[in-house]
Amino acid sequence: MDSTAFRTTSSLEDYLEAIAIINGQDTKVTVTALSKSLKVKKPSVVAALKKLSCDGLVIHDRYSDVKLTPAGNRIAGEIYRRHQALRSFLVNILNVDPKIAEEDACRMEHSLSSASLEKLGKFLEFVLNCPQGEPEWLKGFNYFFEHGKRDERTMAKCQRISFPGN
Amino acid sequence: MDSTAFRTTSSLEDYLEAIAIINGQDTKVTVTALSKSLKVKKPSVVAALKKLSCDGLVIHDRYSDVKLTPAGNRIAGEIYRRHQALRSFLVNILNVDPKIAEEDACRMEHSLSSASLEKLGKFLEFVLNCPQGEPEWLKGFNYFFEHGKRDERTMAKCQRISFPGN
DNA sequence: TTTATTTGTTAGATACTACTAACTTTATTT
DNA sequence: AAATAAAGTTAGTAGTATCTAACAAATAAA
Repeated sequence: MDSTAFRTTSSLEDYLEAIAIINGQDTKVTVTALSKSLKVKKPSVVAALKKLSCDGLVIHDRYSDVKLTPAGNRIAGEIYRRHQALRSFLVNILNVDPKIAEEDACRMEHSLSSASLEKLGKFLEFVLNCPQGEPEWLKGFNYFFEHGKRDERTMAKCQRISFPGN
Repeated sequence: MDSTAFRTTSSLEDYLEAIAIINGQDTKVTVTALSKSLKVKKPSVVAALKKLSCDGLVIHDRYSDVKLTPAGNRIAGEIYRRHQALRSFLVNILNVDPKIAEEDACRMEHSLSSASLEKLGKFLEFVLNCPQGEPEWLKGFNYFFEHGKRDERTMAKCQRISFPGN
């Protein structure tokens, strides 16, 4: 059992992530900055910070700026990694429009389990850091999506390696 | 603009999906069945059905069983397709434990855009319906995940086809 | 330093979702 | 048909998350 398990909600996770991102830009994390970043009104930010503060995930004294605790930072990092992995998959593998991919990632980042994230991360590493560059099959997929049928040339090559080697 | 756009929530989408699934099993869609299926109490079901009924997504007369309207059925189908695509990706591509994949799909199904779903569906079709069976690279990924490094044999073959053909 | 502006906060309202407890209707037994 | 059980409903409560309006504190300008 994880001794530092906080049951955060999607909403609170969004706040933690936003705090980490703003902080990463060497900008002071203020209520106003969070309000703009998350497109919510300032009283909503204050209410969220109160909860996060009670849960020991942020430090926030009245009228001063916000800091993540180590626990809060850990959660924020996890959410951010989910976000990046999902966005990367959508953009770099599926070739989804970056704007849509970003929006989808923002919503899905709250739903991906650690187990799946780990696999997805490895998958992206395997495909995108391929020593031979963009794998042939990924080009084949883009052809397939564009033309609605498989590329004969790629298929022939695929076949060539699929059988003799086994 | 979509003339039949209902802003449903995750929760209401879950109800629509469950109705479609129960209906697909040729079982009467009752409050009790939905209550069991979604693991919520019956008053919650009644409240949800009232909203869906007001939005014209289900037909539900007091004390009788539930039916999807065409509009409701369309939304339910969309959610179900998202669910299946996500689950299939997690299980068949990433090799995530089926139980975890199912849970993740249940949550993520509310967050995937139509654009991404279309791409994901095509991707799965491309990979899983490959005429040559499970693609070599997918085996390569599983090796990579298990051993933490790429399979030399697969890489050599990959290299062989990546360059001469281009 | 007084004034004005920005920033942060509180209080109160609304919407969503689920719950329990109590009640009504329908279906099943006896 | 009366009694019992099951299914469905209503009313009222609670937690989450958001909003507006009004107010307080801190900062910047005059």
